[in-house]
Amino acid sequence: MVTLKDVALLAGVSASTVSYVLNGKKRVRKETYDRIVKAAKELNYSPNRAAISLKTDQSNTIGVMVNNMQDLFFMEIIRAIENTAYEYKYNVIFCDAVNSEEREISNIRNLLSQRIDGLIFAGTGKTTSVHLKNIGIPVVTLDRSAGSGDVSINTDNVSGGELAAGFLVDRGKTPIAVITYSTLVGTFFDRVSGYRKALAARNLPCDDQLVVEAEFSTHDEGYRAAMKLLDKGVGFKSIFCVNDMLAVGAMRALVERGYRIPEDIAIVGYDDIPIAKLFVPSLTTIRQPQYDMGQKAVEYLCKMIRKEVLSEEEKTLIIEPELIIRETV
Amino acid sequence: MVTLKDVALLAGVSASTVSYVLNGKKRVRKETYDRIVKAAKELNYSPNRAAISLKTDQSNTIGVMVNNMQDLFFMEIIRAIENTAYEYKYNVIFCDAVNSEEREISNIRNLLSQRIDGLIFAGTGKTTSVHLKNIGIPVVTLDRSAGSGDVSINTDNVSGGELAAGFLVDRGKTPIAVITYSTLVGTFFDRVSGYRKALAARNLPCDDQLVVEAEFSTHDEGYRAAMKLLDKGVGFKSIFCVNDMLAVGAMRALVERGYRIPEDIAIVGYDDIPIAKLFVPSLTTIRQPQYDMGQKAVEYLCKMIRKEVLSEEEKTLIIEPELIIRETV
DNA sequence: CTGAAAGCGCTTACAG
DNA sequence: CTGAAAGCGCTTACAG
Repeated sequence: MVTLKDVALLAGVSASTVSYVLNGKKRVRKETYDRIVKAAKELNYSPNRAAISLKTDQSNTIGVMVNNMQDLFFMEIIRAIENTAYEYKYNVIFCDAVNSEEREISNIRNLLSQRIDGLIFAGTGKTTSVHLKNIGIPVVTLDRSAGSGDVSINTDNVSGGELAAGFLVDRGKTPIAVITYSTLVGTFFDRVSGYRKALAARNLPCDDQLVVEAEFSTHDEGYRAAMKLLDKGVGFKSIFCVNDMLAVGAMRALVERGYRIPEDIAIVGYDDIPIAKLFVPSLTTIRQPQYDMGQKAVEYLCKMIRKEVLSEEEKTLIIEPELIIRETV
Repeated sequence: MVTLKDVALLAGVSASTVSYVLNGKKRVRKETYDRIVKAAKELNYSPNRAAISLKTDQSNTIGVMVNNMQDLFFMEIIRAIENTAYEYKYNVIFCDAVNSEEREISNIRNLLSQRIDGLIFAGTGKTTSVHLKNIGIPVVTLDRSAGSGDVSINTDNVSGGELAAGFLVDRGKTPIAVITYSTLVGTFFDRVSGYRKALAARNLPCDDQLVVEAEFSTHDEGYRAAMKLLDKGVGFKSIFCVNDMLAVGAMRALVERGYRIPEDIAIVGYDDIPIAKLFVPSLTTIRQPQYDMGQKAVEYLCKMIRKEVLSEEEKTLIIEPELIIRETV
């Protein structure tokens, strides 16, 4: 590999001068400048990031921890982060927790060994926050409640749940069943709370029989959960799914069992993943602006890395969720 | 940050000994061993990968270049790569070319600066192969034809195209329209060739009016292309889409225009992305085993990095595509 | 069984 | 305007 020294040799100057020139940190004589740039180009010089990282103690890399890449919500977040990081000239290392805290912790350890400059966390969200404490680098938490002091980006999950359930009630789609992912995760706990709150506000009963918990936020699990709900033989006119992946799986299950959507059973999801509008019928859902959220996460993280201060509002950004009415209700 | 030296100091030995012990490269007295391990744990020592990388000239990182993260085909590949690399204890840096050669080249330059140990390439596939030449590291090409000497993993795209078109003909769904992504990319050129071949073999005419090219392989573009096809007013009974993202977009367009699938217009896609089976009607398609392909790519790349030799079959792996019959035909 | 020392490729304070 | 030198945190051949 071509090194600074090689370039220096060819240009007839010292390595320090080459470094100064290539980094634009000092002015040199025009003639010297040209010689150096020409030499670098001729040799196709590419600086060794490991050396820079070692010397400057900055890796120019951010880590991203996501709970489950199969979930298109995270996929869209990943895409946003990748794009935004490119603009900010940061590299990013993605890790998939695959719903396992053990794997998540092992990944965090590795990321730290890489000396990432900061972390965007949207992982399992169960007890991992402990491991995020005193990590020594900036952390932005996404779609997960943060440990105290951490910066976080979320929609208001309680009011999102209310919005969904309220809408269903208003359309006469009661009783409402719920398919949720683990309520050990605050995000989903809050959405279900919102649902209960909406029912309570309307003096409607809340039947726990109607709430089923999926193991994982995939369409397979949504499918399975819907089948379970159907098999229970309890009557319901709609299902609120705490995320769209579960919803699209549930839709498929309903269709296979011969139910018409929304006539027999209506569905509301949460997230508004990119394919939600493609389905037939297209999915009514509570929108989380995924691309924006991913973009903001990178933006905030970079600010933190540069030791800029965030406003109080930025520190715990809460986005108002939006009901997107489509064809499943 | 805690360094080797800190651990050595606490354990009362030299830095070299700590390094030997932690890497398991030399046997030391049991007592010394225990002291070192205990000290490392106590200080929560995490080796600085940049230093290791600089010293050993190995980054333990592989790069992945993908044409378009919005395409669920690539997303599934990414997921497979992330998972497999985790097993192999490699880090991975993903780059999205976003359909732009310029961005792709800039990304490759950056990856090289990171001193990645190898590259999995599934990028734009237009002229970039030139930039992949003499890159100095192992490259595995995925779903793209490789430059000579490179290792590649593909399905047989010509026979995949034949399979799709042949099936449609056999079901009496002629004339067959085609929505393709740029045929400058060999992958798609081959699929369309297969389609033509299938028609020719059956003495059927091939109307170029029926072939439209999308700008990008997204559902939006598939939607647009289908609308264009419909607006042309030429009659056709089915559409072969060269990938599933285009297909699901096209389906939505047909539904909005009031066509029934498959009664009025049948559809065959290509890839079998994870959501293909979820749609209503579920998508008939030519399967590329994405997860396997991603897994194999990592496996082969690791072999190459370790300088193991690949068999001739592995060097240019061609997977037989499989027709998955579902509900859109 | 253990350690001293060189060196990987950079950056940067300091000197001239 | 330019360069010599130290040092980032590791690994590893060599010596004892």
